[in-house]
Amino acid sequence: MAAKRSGARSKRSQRISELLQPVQEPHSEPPLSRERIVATAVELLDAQGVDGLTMRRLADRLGSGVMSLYWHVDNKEDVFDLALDSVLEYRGPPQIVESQDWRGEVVHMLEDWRASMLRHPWSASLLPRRALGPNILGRLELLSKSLSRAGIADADVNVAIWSLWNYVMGATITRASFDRSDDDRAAAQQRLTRLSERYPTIERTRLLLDNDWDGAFRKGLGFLLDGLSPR
Amino acid sequence: MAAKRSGARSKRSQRISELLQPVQEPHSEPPLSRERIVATAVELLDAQGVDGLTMRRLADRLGSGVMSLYWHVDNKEDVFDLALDSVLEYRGPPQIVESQDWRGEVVHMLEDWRASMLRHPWSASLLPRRALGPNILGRLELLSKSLSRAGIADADVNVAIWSLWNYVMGATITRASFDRSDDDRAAAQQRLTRLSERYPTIERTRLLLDNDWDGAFRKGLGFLLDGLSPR
DNA sequence: ATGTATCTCGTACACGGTACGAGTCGCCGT
DNA sequence: ACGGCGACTCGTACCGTGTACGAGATACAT
Repeated sequence: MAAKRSGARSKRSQRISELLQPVQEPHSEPPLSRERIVATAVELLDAQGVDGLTMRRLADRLGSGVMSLYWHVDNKEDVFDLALDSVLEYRGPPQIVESQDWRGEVVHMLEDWRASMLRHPWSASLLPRRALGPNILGRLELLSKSLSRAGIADADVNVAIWSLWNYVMGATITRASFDRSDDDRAAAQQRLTRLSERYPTIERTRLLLDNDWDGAFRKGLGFLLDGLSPR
Repeated sequence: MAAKRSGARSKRSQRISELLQPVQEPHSEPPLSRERIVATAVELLDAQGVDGLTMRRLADRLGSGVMSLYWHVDNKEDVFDLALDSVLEYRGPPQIVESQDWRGEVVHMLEDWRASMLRHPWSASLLPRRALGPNILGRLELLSKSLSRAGIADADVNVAIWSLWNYVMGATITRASFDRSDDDRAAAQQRLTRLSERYPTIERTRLLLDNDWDGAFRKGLGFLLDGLSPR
């Protein structure tokens, strides 16, 4: 009944054998490990998208049997969680940004967050459905500190975090899925022009955004921060 | 090579037979139709979530064979598109809101939008990945008019729409997925309290949001609109 | 009577996640 | 020296999925 490695993840004991003899066979793959699995999963996701990740493909790419994966990870969901968090590290703002400049801090972190997710377009739409990993929690914590330092009332800080989260997630999820569906750009183009007769605004908006998503994100974020700033 | 009903959807010709003889058998299901399929798909999605919708279950519930569905619908993706759009109708603001009150108009539409998606929690996370249906386009169109009437500069209207879209989508997707993962509330609770030692802000935020998501949404939206309003 | 269009559906296939249990290997206590 | 045990690998099998294919059924036009 109990799964082999359910809750407590017993990392294998550092593989002493490998430390002694450098390489067993010339072309043998390095042994499986949670880290290697996650890294390869990210590769696969980047290359093929969410649906491209299957346990079989993952095992192939790792040069192992499918079921071997299940000793290191609980199931496919687990792989998603780990891949997701591995992609969301944050190293903090550059030194250039001074600690007085709360707004610069916040903007830098959020733009970095968005950029990280856009580098791995599968990640954004996955994030809301999965458990919050340590890296996102760290970002939220940092956000909270900056906003408090900005002089925003304690009662409003939560709402502010929530608003910024919403904005970033919405923007990035939407942007990422636009990229993906542009595979069939011809069809999309045709569909849109057909629609723009009935919905005159859409075409205008699309054109503007198509050329400058980054600028639009930054500008909208600016408006939001304007609204959030203490008066 | 050409699919039976690829692009041009040839609606069947009103089933004359049924108009003549009211019911063929006492307990026979009404005939299949795109509308009935979509309505049943929505039922299924509401009851079982995204993964609960399978073509076989859908056919069962409709009392038909699986492959019969494929005459009315291109594929499963098509079903998602149709179900999604069918859930996003908007009837416009109530008469109480006067046409001068652009802000009231916008708030009403956006809150209605969010409410519609939360009534069907599968819908929010699906929306960004799917083609924009007529009902969402209609909402965006309306948004655009209200904002122009508000006196927002033309160049900024696009960014404003984009920002509001982002906010609503982010808020709703996140909220909807919280609901879903609360099935295992015990586990979530434990996980969060364990985390809140390292990330003190999180617990506070969660508590606030847990009790008053609607209020937080409204308040954050207020901040955003403050930032967007012409100065 | 003979098509022809509309609609239904049984069968079959390729592919997905993963349960089960038999293997291999190296270390440790005796 | 040996027996056992824990760490790890993996082949096979099962069931559930979307949907291609093509054989029917029905109604209507000619």
